[in-house]
Amino acid sequence: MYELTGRQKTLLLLIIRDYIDTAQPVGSKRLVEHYHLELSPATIRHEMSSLTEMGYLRQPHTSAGRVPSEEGYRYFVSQMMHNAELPESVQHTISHQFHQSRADMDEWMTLAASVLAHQSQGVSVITAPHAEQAHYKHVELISTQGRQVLMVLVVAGGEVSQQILTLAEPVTQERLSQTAARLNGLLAGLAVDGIAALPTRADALDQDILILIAQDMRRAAESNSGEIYTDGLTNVLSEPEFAESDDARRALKIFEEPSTLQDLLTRTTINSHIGGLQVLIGGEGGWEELRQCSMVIARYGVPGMATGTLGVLGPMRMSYARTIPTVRFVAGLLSDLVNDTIAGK
Amino acid sequence: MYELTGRQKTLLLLIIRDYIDTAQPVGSKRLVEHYHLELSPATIRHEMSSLTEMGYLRQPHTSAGRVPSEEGYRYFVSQMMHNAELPESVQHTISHQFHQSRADMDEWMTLAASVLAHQSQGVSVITAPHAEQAHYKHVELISTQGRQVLMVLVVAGGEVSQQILTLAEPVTQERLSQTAARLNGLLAGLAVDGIAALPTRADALDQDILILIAQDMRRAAESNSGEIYTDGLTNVLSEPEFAESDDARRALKIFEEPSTLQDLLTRTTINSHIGGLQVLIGGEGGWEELRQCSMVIARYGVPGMATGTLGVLGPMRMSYARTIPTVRFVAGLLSDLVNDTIAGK
DNA sequence: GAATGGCACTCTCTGTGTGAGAGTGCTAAT
DNA sequence: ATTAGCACTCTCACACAGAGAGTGCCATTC
Repeated sequence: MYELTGRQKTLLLLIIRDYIDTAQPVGSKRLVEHYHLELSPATIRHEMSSLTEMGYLRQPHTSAGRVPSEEGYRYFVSQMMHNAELPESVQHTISHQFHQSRADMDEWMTLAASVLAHQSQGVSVITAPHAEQAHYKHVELISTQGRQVLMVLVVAGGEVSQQILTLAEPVTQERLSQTAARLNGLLAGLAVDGIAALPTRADALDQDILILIAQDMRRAAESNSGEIYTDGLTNVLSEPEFAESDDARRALKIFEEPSTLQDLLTRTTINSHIGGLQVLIGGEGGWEELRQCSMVIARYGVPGMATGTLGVLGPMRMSYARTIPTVRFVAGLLSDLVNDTIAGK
Repeated sequence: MYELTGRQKTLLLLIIRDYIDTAQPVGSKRLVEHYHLELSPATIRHEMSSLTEMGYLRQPHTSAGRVPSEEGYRYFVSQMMHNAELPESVQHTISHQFHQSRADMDEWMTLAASVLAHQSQGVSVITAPHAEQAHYKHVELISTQGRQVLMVLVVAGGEVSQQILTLAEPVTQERLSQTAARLNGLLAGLAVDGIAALPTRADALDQDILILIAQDMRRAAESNSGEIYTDGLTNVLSEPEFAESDDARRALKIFEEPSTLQDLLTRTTINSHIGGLQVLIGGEGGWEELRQCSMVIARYGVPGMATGTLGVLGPMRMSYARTIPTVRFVAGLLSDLVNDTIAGK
């Protein structure tokens, strides 16, 4: 990273801000007139030339204005990251929405995705909080009709999974309840491995359900995080840089494929800590399809208990000044919610 | 609807098929050469002129080929609707996928959306099956931590809703179980109105939960169908007619807004019966944003018990020959699954 | 030495004009 | 009823010129 003089710094920030606003390459004349600089265009040109040489700016062609390079955005972002806070009024609006909503993880996730997408005008993505090591909490077996049984499995951290089973023969609700009660006593607090290690149960039904529980917990653990919520998919389509090419389509394709998206999120956040914000510019991390895009990603939740990932995808030209504080704020909000849910404060 | 001669009919179908394939206006010469007609271009022109006058074809401009009009598509579709069946091999592949998946409504919906989107190369949408008149089935109260309680509510038809409650003061799991047991006895089989009409319970906890249950059931009934699943949102972006304008974006926007989509689906399917297929061409039904699009919609489920809607959105130029049989087949498949779930076969 | 004014140069964008190509509608002949 | 012929229309692709914006460099000024 090169050293920048104070003036170069100001200039670089101005250029990037202007470009983010207008999506037009910015030239020396425009810069002077628009921002009332006490300098002549020639001087600006000189500085811009230096900035280009250092790699912070690019020229689409010989005689256009300058456009920020990836490096330029990176510099810009590193300036924004620290102090940026969402305006209090916005914070309140968002908090209010959460407190008005139903106290339900699914509802929260949907809401958070919506808020992120709206605030940032980008595509939001959130994975539901997910316990690294799932511990058994509770099972319920509810007879629905004939041999069909609804199994509701709760693991520590509030994750709930449902499944409809078809038994070999009809079983009364009473017998189901007894089985559930026995298993709840037996399995309380155990992890998957602990459940698998248990000796075979005498009662056939108990044993069958036991196996299903273990399967379900293993499956949940393998899908390395919870369900995915997204919103604002169409936002990115209105950006001018995607109007022509089908880059946008390819980028959105990634967001349509849950497994790919999972992969993207886990791979990039594997080492990041809660509250730490990551900004991937220009598809850093080897995602060819996202070369024109940037992502702002954060982890949220309670370390060691239940964590998830949230992020916003936008064009490289996105408004970092709005997106970064929003992501940070929503991550904090969700962390609090997860914490409350776990701790039962 | 005008009477068409046999030749006009053949010609119209050929033109529409060709246009669906190529997205290019089709002219008389191309038609003759490509389909080895034993007629001269001039004759074809004559017939095309008639078809245009009758309103089945349009000319983008004076000297382009012909393009099907909405009326033309309608005619075409009315020809396809009856006999069209999905190839056996495809039917098997799809059935196989369903039988391999987990027996879980959520899983089925996701899978169905995926299958529809892939087969039709359009945007698929499915609403989860939803009971017209919800009847209480079962409630479970599970203490998670401190004052936080997870409430799982099951209504007839297999719909399940979860909710996290925060009580005024901590309550033991035992007391929760007793409350749940009492309510299960009291409310079994009741509809929302019946629950609301009950006298106030002596036990404060019982009463609180009772009110929450009624609220939840009412809310579920009001949102006039279940959760929405979609897939293939990006498919429509690759269609040439949407490459330039932002019509595609506006159409997709509708699909991003669950409430709008709900509205669209319920309004158009309100009078249709199970198995009945509806094809809306050119945004019939007053949806300005979908003027360039068509939808193939069907209801599925068990009438009077639990029904849902599924459909595919595509450009007006979509391959009806593939989409219509697919929608019909998947609707049948889902109806069977819903039926099995309810009947506990 | 930093800042500036002047100037030649480069590149895109826009409008215009032209010719090729495709398709049509009409009319007269078969 | 069908067809061949023909004039007409409209789009599309391409080339070309001029305007406009921006640059880089150099000589000059403070």
